[in-house]
This record gives sequence, structure tokens and C-alpha cells, in this order.
Amino acid sequence: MSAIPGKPDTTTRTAERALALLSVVCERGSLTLGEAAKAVDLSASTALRLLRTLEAATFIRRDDEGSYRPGVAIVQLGVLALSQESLVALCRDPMTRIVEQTGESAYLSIPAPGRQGLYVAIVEGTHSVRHSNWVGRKFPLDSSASGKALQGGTGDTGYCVVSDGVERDVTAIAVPISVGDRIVGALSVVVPSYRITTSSIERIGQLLLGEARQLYAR
Amino acid sequence: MSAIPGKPDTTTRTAERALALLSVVCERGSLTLGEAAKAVDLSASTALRLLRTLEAATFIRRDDEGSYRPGVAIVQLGVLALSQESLVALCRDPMTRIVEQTGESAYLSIPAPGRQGLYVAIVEGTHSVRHSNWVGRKFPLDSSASGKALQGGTGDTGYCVVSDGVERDVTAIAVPISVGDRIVGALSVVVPSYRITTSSIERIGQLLLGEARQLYAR
DNA sequence: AATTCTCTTGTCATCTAATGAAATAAGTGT
DNA sequence: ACACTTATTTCATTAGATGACAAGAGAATT
Repeated sequence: MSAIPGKPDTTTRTAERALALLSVVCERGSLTLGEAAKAVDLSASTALRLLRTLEAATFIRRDDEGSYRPGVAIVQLGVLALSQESLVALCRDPMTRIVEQTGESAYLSIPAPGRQGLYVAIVEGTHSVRHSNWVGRKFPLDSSASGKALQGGTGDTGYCVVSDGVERDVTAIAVPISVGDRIVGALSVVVPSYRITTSSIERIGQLLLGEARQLYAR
Repeated sequence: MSAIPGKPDTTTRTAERALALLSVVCERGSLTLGEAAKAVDLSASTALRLLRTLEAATFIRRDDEGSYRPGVAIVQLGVLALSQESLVALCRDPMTRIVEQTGESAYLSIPAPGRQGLYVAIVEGTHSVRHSNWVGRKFPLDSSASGKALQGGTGDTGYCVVSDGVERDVTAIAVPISVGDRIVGALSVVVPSYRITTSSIERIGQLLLGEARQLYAR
């Protein structure tokens, strides 16, 4: 078949190619057959067949000019996937790293109806005095660091800091999680205010930014 | 190969199967190999190979228990696709039907940064006195029908009505466009207030609801 | 612990069905 | 009408996808 002997061929070329085509169509937004074929280095006939398969499954569609564009299925599945908890799963490792670096509790929140946000996951901090679990609680978008982040209201620093927002004596630092140009959630660290300093805010902010940036990086 | 002679085989079985697996994983959210294989009627070995291909491309991933879950790529591509204008394309026909039924201008809007919405498409009405083109304009989420719809703030009726919101003497009726449990846009009709009646509001509201409901139906 | 499940992973011979070259069709511009 | 580009179909070839089977890895039951 191919590949290294011993290592069984774990993947399927046909499927690989189809997925590559799907990706390239979504990335570029609009592609002709020829362009698509060139982009993934396939013969026109093969590309055509695979694109048709993708089209039949409505992962892509053809516009009036015959160009290929993203279809309904990919959007449906993408949003399905997001809503399924995959954000939570995807953020577990980043949040764990944040806790390892800071000792403080890290939260993941998402937008909720009615100008609110919702904490959907936590990795608890290691300090003995630490913030208690807020998962499941909603919060107003305007008076919290996570809320500001969810609204894209980060200043030049890229992160938001709010002291005594939702709760007294607590400082929160938050960054938005963006996919494409859409904010789909926020990562935040919540710290008892007495323990916070200007430099630790900066440090945590940078840490959050780094993790958020990598989240959906290819 | 297969299929009807004359009709060339337009699709590729391998790719079809891979896409079917991808769909089923996203729909169910979490599936074991065996379940996935059964769901799409494949032998375990074939399903395994295809799932691995999907996994290698990060369209799916395995969780701690070994179950398959939606991966990063599918979310990325989904959001990419949405932001690319595919919503615009998908809404063209529904909007055209709305204009045919009402004679009034129909708009499509999406969320924009900073508590705003953005009109991204219009199908112009047929009345000689009609609303002028607002495409490209942003609007505040709180004082407009589209904004309320984008925030899910529809009452029991399912649609939002706002008179003299963004502009005087104009009434807008809007409904959210949901994918899964996420609101990705809003459809609205904008009418000069002097032409509106209670019953026409109700009629337009129902019309919008019907179109929005069908948008992402499988 | 030993046995019996169930589920996943690896191997391999078979032959389907994916592949690309080349021919043809359908446009597009000059 | 012609040259040129892009899409589509055809078809012979054989790469490589496939599924039966075996082997391994856990769980659960005795």
C-alpha cells in the first residue's frame, strides 16, 4: 500500500483528498474546479468527482457561475459541533495549563440569551484560598471581565480586567476565543483581589492570550 | 462501476462514507467505533480507517474513553463558511419569497462586534415608496427589531416588532436565524409605518418565521 | 483468577472502484 | 471563425480500499 512497514496505513487517500478539498473550498470561499484541483494537487477529473461527492452531501454547493462554495452541511455540522460541548473539551488542556501556571481557577464561558454569559467549565485552582465553582451560573455581559471579552471589548492589551464586577474582592481577567471573526467564548482567570498585583495581571493576561490564540490555530 | 449506465458515476463511495461518518459523529456528539460503524452500516475495520482519516485531519478527535467526537476543523470550517457569505446566498431565495408576498424590502443581518448588528443583504421591495438600501450599515442591538432577534429576544410570537427604532416612521419585523441553538443572523422586513396594520404585522411575522424555520432544515 | 463477553486494532488476499490520460464538449474572448 | 481556456466524459489500468478473520485489550461475571 504505502507508508512505513509495521505502521499500518491508518488513513484512506480518497477520504483525505475529499477533506482537503472541503477545507480549501471553505477557506477560499469560492473556487473553480481548476483552482481547487490545483490547490490540492489533483487531476481535474478526480477533483471533479470528489467535489461532486461533497456536493451531493451538501457540504459544498455550486453557485451560478459553477464555482464551488461552502454548503449547508458544513455550517450545520460546525455549529452542531460547537454546541455539543466541544468547546469545553477543546479548552480543557489550555485551562489546565493556565491553572498550572497561576494556581488560580480558570473558567470557560459562552454567550447566553439576554445579554448574559454562562460559565460552562472550570479547572479549579490550587491555592487553598481560591474561587469557588461558578459553573452553571450566568452573568451580565456588561459588568464582568468575561462579559467584556465575549463582546470583544478588549483594549489594546487584548485582555479585560475587572475588579469587584460580579462579586466583591475578586478580580477577573478574561480573553475572547475567536473562530474566524466570531467570538464563541471567553477564557478567564478569577483571583481573590488581595492576591493580585499589576504585574501578575499582565502575566495572566499574556498567558490567556497565548492559549486563546492557539486554540483554533491550524 | 455501478449505478445507471449512461449516467456516469458522479460520486465516490469512500468519500461518501467518510462524510457520513463525519455527519453522524457531529450529530450524536459522541460515538464509539462500533456505534459509528453500525450507524453508517460499515465493517468495523473500514469505519476505523475512515475515522482515523477524519481524525488525522482533525475533523474529529478521540476523547479519553476512545469515543469519537467532533474536532476542531469542522468547527473552524463551519464558522469560516458562515462568515464567507454563505448565509447571504442561502437567504436569497427565502428573502425573495418574502418580498413577493409582501412587496416590502427584506433584510438579512448578522451580529457585529460591539453590541451591534450589520445588514449584509437586501432584496428590495416592489412598492414605489419603499425603504432604501441599508446594506453595510450597522445598527445597535437594543433599539432595533433585527437586534432583538439577533439576541433571541423574541416574545411568544417568535418575532420582534419595533416601530421608530433606528429610524422614524419605519416599522421593522424580524426573526432570528438559528443553527442548532445558536443565532447566526436575522431576517427582517422593513415597512413605512403608515402602511402597517396589526394584521399585516402578524402576517409578515408568520411569513418570516416560516422561512427562517426552513433555512437549515435538513 | 479464570472465563466469557464485547469492543477495538492489526493483517492480508481479493478484486472493486478510484484514478488520470486523453478525448470531447462547452464556453469566452479576439 | 478561430484559438484558447475550463469543464466533463470515457475508459483501461492497477493502486489501494475493502471486509473476513485473527489477535489483543478490557470489562464483567462466575
